[in-house]
Amino acid sequence: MNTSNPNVPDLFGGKDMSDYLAELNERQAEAVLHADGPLLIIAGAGSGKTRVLTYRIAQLLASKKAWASQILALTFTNKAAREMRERIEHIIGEEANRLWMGTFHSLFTRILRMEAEHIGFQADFSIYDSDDSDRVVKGILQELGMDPREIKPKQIRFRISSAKNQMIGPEEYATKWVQSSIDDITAQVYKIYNNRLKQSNAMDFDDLLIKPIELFETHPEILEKYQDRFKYIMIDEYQDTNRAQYIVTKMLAAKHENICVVGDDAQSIYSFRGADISNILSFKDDYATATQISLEQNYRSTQSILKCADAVIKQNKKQLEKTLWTQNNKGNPITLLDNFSEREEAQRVADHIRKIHLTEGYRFNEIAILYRTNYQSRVFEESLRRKDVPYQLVGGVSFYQRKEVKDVIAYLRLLVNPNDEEAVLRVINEPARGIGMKSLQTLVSTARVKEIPVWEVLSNPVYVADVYKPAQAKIREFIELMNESREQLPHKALVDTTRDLLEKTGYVKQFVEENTAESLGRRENVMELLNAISYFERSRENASLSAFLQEVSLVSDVDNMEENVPAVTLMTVHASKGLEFPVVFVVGMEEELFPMGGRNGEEADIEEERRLFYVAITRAQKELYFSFARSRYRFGEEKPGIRSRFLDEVDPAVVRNENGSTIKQKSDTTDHRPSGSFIEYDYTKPLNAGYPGATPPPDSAASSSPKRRTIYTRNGQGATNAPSTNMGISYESAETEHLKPGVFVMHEKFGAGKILQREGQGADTKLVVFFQNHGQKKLALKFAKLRILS
DNA sequence: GTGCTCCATTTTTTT
DNA sequence: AATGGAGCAC
Repeated sequence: MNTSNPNVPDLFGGKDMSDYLAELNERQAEAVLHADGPLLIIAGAGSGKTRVLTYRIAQLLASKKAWASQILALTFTNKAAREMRERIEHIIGEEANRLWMGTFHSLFTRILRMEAEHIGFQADFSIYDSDDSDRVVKGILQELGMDPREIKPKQIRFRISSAKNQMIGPEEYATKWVQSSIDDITAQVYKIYNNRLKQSNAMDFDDLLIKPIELFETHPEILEKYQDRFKYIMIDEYQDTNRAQYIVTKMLAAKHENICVVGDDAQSIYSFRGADISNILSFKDDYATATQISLEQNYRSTQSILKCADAVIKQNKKQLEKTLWTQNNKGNPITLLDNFSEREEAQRVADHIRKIHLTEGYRFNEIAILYRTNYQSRVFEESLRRKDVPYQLVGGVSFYQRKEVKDVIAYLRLLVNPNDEEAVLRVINEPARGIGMKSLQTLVSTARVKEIPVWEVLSNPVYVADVYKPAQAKIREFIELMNESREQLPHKALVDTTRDLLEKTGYVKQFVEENTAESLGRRENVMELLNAISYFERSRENASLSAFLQEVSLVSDVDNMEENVPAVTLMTVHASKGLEFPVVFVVGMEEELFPMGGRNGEEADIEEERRLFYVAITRAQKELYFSFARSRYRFGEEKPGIRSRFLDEVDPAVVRNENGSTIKQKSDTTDHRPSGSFIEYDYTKPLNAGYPGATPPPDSAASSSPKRRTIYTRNGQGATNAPSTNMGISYESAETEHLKPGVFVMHEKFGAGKILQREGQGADTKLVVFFQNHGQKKLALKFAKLRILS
């Protein structure tokens, strides 16, 4: 234990900070110990930046430079924040809970709720997701007499969002940015859209970043309060911040200038949502005194993987100079799978997963399949299911985007915030209760004329009297029901209020009556939502409905990814940012898919796609596979697939075909074996010699494996939690079931052998194995890395 | 005002 | 292939 460093004060419980520093390399330690003044950390993939951030915060706390509540740490996902907080808690204890650590969106929502009144909002404002925004835009277009089929609400919303991201308000947009008719429409809609959101006491995702700036600009004393509070600011994934994020953090840091940003320009992959790479490139211009530290030692991947990644990213012109290096092993070559169709691709990947699981002992949760677009997951789900490989899908159509779930959420939003117009319009006739379009139109236009919220119009008998008689009573009932539920809110459990409301509205009943597979599925989802509410209530101190709604609107897909479920992870490359897996399959390596958007083929776009590919490659620790299909269904139509240009950019020295041959690249004229050719396994060779490729004959592995219970989880759908524990047990045993007397195995050190005996249970299971060259050995199942030679 | 049928659109990537 | 919307018939 080194206590000689005067910069490193003692910590609680014997283990002090220097023990942690000893785990760091020089550059990392420098970053950790740099407390005051602006700091730019360029952190290459797998260079241990999370560790640096964690220790840096721990160090700030240990050296009493700041209280936990004075540190603002902005992460890219809630999951990242959660994990970092846990690690810090492990080092310095419960104090970690007082850190301001989370995503931009969640932390600034917190501030906005506290300060809402200063910018003309109420604390319980609703948060509109993109879907809500689309519907608002659509409504506005219709009110302006435009046809939403001709002018796509999504397109207008996208433009508004881009404007917001660049901090262009509706007035400025109208005066300076109108060049075409679509701009003109956008300008009109933008203005109304903003007013409508305000009237609805609602903010969209962009507002959550912009409104704080507005708040700070108009209320310098409030800005000062937060400047004083946040003595130290840290921002992770800085290469993916947008203009608003850049400005708001700059404002907050202006006083102390203790701002530390961490990022990697090579991993900037979110420009489509306004991320501006120049934020990180020009950090040193903003802070003249900034220190820059580059972390270039990679601890994650094998040399082969790193070499491949390096060859790819070198093709980009725009990038900061840096060279990643590693002390890790060379590792196995990367395997390229060449497939006839997407179905074959999925099957082959599933086969390979089974193979490495059985023969090399990789557990399923050490394996990930990464793709460019969510829709690609489908075929993989099918193939994995068919082969009894458990998987976990991250992202896709998320649970909270399902219509029935959104409906119920809208009911709840309406309880918290009656002015939430989007919620009113969504549920007032859901299920159908005889309040039709026409009545609604009348009432909504009254609301517009009087400039009051729709809810007020609906609550006012004078206005309601204007509409179709039978609808009047229905409207009254609806309003009363909602008011009653709202009054219940403080007195009853949230689940009970919700269940009650669903019962009275007959929302669930409609699904039961319909009684189709689909409607029952919807009912299930609603029940699952009730579970989520109940769980939220039980796990929080002050679980308000408002807090629940906030949480569900700000969760990201990766946030509720399960780490300890023994299941293969399926997700987009975007979602995989910041994660790592021993084994990675990057699939769908085809033109128009990865890279995508070859239509205009702008070099900037291609460079971003390339960075995305770089991110995909650098997720892998030990084994990496690429695959592509020569034909693929798109919009229900079979289209030829052309091998991705990116496969011509990888270093051919580290990539092999399945049969071990060198891959063919564009400039390369040598023939390669046709896809789908099988070669025999040769397990007598040591692990790294050659590359035993090829898919085993379809049924050899599959039919001999015992039938096991498989649980498939779709992320966020709730089924993940309950069964996972059972799953763990059933899988561990299933996996080791193969290791029984009579089976031939291969041991890393002792070579080939035969199992003679199996003793003990569970974690203590031991195997007696006879090795040809080393005789009889007794091995703990847990530690012996045995491959089966069957 | 509701419900059914046909058709059009969808697939980037996400807080 | 699947979903959701618009248009039409009741």
